[in-house]
Amino acid sequence: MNSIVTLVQRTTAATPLALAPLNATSLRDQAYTLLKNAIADTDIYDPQQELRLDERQLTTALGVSRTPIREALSLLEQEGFIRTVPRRGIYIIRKSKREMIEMIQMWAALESMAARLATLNASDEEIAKLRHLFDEFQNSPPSEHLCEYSDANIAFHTAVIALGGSQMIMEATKNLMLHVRAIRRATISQSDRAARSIIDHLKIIEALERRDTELAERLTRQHTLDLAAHVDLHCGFLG
Amino acid sequence: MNSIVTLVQRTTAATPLALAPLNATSLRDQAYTLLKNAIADTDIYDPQQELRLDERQLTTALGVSRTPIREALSLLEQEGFIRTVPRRGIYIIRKSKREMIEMIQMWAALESMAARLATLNASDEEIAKLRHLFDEFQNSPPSEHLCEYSDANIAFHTAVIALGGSQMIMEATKNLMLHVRAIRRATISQSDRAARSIIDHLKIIEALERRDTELAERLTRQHTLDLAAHVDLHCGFLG
DNA sequence: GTCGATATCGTGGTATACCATATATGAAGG
DNA sequence: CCTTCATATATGGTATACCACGATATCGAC
Repeated sequence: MNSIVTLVQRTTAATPLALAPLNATSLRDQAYTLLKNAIADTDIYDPQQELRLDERQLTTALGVSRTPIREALSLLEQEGFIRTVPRRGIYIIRKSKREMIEMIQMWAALESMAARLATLNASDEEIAKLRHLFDEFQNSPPSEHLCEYSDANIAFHTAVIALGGSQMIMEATKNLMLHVRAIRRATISQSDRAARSIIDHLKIIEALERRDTELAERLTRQHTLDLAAHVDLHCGFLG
Repeated sequence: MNSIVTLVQRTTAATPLALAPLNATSLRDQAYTLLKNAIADTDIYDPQQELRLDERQLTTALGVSRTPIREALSLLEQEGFIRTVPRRGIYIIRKSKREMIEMIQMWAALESMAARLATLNASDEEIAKLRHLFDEFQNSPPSEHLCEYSDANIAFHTAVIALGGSQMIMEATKNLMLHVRAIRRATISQSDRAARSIIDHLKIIEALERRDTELAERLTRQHTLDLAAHVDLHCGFLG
């Protein structure tokens, strides 16, 4: 848990100069954001990782009272990131394989709907921007820079969802993203997946450009369901 | 707001007899459930309806302190049921037409995925149960008992989602259901919609029985997207 | 009578003290 | 040395007091 506590440097430290304010967010929201980011940046599937949180400890680390911390933790609990066990402690949740697969399936449902909506509502310019995300991979295979590719991969999916124009879907997908990203490190390592992934993405872009609603939807769904199947087969380390 | 406060009778009133306990839920959770149900049962689109809540008032109504109330309200806020405006008050949110449509689209995405999963994983027995939901409407047209039909309608969609077997999708859909149910009264009134709805449902059941994955998914999606289109055209009263 | 400054109040935000209880700890007895 | 029971402790849950700040009302001046 040190990794989380230490990430949490300062919050209320007086803003250096004027204009800095607009700091109108409540301590609860600040704590929420901070904790969420900290959890997202923690490799919770590392068996060594300590997953227990401590209200009082967070209190001193953030320099605020228990109240905003507790409210922030309540939100995180509802979002499925942590679980509080009365008189035992608060624990970051490791998702089981089943839960991870369900999240990916849900993702597939939402992103394919976004793709459908994109073919109906997005502008040509917006769709065209999708191609630029892969410009840097035109000449060299993605296996040479997996890390960058992984970021571009996430950016692509996020962009497709944004094209759909549904705030609701974007919001719902954000949290799924955080959860799924936690096992990204493990799943991307197979470089052949990255190569096939790019092909899929290009096909999706083509379908969007041609305004082929059904095809775009189907390709998007299948692409993500493939990930679910892959996780099912190759991620035995998940509970 | 009286309608909400008055709904809220008692919580900690001593359980009548023994065995009643297992009341292990925290006051926060009790308040959360109570408030959520109260909001769900309130016709928030009635222009007359008072939408403002008051922490202190809820405090006295529920007989608990502000702390669990506030934590419950935080959760409801994150779920999009209320919005707290500092120094102004806490308000139940009326969804705009756009938001309502987005929620229905999201519903369509999730339920169609559930239908897909159902064709792959559900047992024949489970699928067969779907037909029983409409037994009572075999002989008389649904227009004669719209209220019962409305319940059966919701039961059908809930059942399809359950057949998918994804806890995650079921959870996510619960809240969507509550939001969408709020305008149900207005949309069901067109009796022809109810009649067409039943036909759609029967087709969906057939597709599920035949394990036609693509068809079940497509019919389910289209059926719900039709509702979205209907709301878009006929629910001008939404913001 | 109208506009503006000031005081009061209502409201959500925060800090803190207190409580209940499961778990841990250790002493006593066998 | 093991078992058992009593006490201590840690931890999440709850109640409450206080605070900051905006809104509104009231009063005064022009």
